[in-house]
Amino acid sequence: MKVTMKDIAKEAQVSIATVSHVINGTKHITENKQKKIMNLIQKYNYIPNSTAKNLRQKTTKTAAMVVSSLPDSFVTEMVYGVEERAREMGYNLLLVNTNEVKDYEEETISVLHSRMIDGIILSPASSDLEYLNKYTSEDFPVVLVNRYTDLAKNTPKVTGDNFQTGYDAAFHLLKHGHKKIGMIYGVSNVSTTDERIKGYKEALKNYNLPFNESYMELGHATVAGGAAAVKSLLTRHNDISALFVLNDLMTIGAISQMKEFLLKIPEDIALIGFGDFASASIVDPPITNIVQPPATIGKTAFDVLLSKIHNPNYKKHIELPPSLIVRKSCGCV
Amino acid sequence: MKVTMKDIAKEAQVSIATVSHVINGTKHITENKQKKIMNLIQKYNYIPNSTAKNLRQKTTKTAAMVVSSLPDSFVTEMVYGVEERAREMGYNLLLVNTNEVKDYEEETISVLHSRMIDGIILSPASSDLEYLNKYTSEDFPVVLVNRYTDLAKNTPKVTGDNFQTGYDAAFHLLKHGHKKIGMIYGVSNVSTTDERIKGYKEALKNYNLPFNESYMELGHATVAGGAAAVKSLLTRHNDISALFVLNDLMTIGAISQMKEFLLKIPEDIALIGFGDFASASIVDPPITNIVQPPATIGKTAFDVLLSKIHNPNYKKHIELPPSLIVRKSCGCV
DNA sequence: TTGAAAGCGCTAACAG
DNA sequence: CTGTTAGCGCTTTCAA
Repeated sequence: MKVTMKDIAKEAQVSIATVSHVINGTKHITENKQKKIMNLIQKYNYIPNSTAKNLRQKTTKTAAMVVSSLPDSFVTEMVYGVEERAREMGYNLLLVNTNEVKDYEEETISVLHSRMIDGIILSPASSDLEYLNKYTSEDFPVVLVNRYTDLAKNTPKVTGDNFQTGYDAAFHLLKHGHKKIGMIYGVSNVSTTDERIKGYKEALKNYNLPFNESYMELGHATVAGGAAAVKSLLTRHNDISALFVLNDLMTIGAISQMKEFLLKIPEDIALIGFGDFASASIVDPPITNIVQPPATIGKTAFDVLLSKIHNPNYKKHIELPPSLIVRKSCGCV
Repeated sequence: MKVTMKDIAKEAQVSIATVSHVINGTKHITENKQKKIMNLIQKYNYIPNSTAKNLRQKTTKTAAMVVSSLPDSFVTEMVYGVEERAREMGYNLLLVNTNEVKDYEEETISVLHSRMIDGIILSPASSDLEYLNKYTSEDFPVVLVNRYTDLAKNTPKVTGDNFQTGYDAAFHLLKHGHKKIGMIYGVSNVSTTDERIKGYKEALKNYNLPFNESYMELGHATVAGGAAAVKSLLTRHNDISALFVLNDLMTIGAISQMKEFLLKIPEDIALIGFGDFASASIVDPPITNIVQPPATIGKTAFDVLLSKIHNPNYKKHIELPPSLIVRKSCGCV
């Protein structure tokens, strides 16, 4: 049987309250008893049951991170940032992956909420976040990360600046003379995709070029999906001269497919990828990427969650800027 | 204020026990009351407080995964596998990253243990796992994953077959005539490294070749570390004709460094990497890798944890076989 | 400086 | 079929 506070108290011949106080330093206890109790704790390797503590105090020092796709290097790096910061701040982190399934996301939040989690960092599967109001309206702390929607009014957000991301990538390509720029996105109806498309459109507008919906292609954020998207996109428009791919896995798939088509990068088609994945520089050709700082986004999100926990009115949207890492695949060097 | 079972009971004019029973289906309750209660639950969007439930039942339906390095694709994929299986089985997963710091690992396990976690899947920072006995001796379920030590006697283990991994990689290189094979490992004093070195030695022995400790180099499992390791290793032995690199990030660093040295792969130096990272096939040159199935290892580990929970005597060591994916970097095609 | 006791929200005998 | 009651292990008034 596991030793409890009661056991310690009995053996030390003090009350259970006294034990609690020496453990938490909540009251001053005679040095004598103090020592005795400490020794017993040592002896039995006693650690207070935090479930009981949680129940009593209604706080768990546990946060949850809910992501929509785990084996994506951007998400992974975000998780890394969140976990690191949580750990530094003495929190534990629950991790749930919803696999882009919205119903499961909703169920997850419900379960998490019932577990007296202190708060949730959510990278949602879709922009359809109405169900969140149920929780946010009772001041349950939620922060949106990476993806967001303006409908979540009172909810703070930490994301990359996706409009700028789309703008910068497109602008770079346009600047180098490309006029027909395809775009492969991973998921529809999410802010990351939508905002980047908006940025892309804005860049086109600055060049007095029309936007063509048909240059957009869904790639499902996988290697195979990226390959398939290239196939379908180039079949539809064989005059595309540049490609902006919104995710690392799809970028890899896209490059494979282009190699199969014997298309040279960047001579036949220029390419800009997204995210600073480790191998970008040794791929053939080295990939020009526009990057956002996932680990920083994660860390910041946790800090924001803490703010939200302490101040329910906190609702900033923090947008971190992107940067362009120019290598060979965009053809400008 | 949050609504509790008591509130529901009062409004439904039944006892709290009755409410509990309809929620859990533990007893048969008149349809009439049943409905009434259900409606109230719906109306107030009531969800039982699982912390209280946990305290009462002494089970949390929560497992923890403790890893030693998070932004490593192999570890990430393991986490993915564990999380997926946990979710399928109705468990939540706590994730902690120890960053290869052994003391923090020990502290983590202690904290987790006090949280009434149902069990822990641990990928340890070192082979120094004596502290675990404190927990395993009281039948607290722990399973070792990826890395292990034989000292953890009563603890089940799920790992790749690292001896075979080392053997196969070395054998492949030896078969193609290489005699001086360098090896870059990420961490010392862990079974993954040790066993692979043993396998490598065994392969050498079969070719009547001597083992030279000096061909081993530590690369710290990072891109920069991989690059540095190549530098140091080739400075020491400029006659090395093949390299076996035990981690994806180091492989990328190694290749970068070799390119900087204007060394051609595989002509000047052949290379075998580890792990099936997505970009391996589009890197220049495409990388021959020996792979273990991280997601499967993760899933299996969770299943084993469940076995351990239900049967404290369970203590198998499951070793999953590696496979070689031959591409250009090893020079045999 | 210490202890008694109430209670966090729930489950599970047990009794009726 | 339903309610009473005794806890799970801990914190925290309140009194002594």
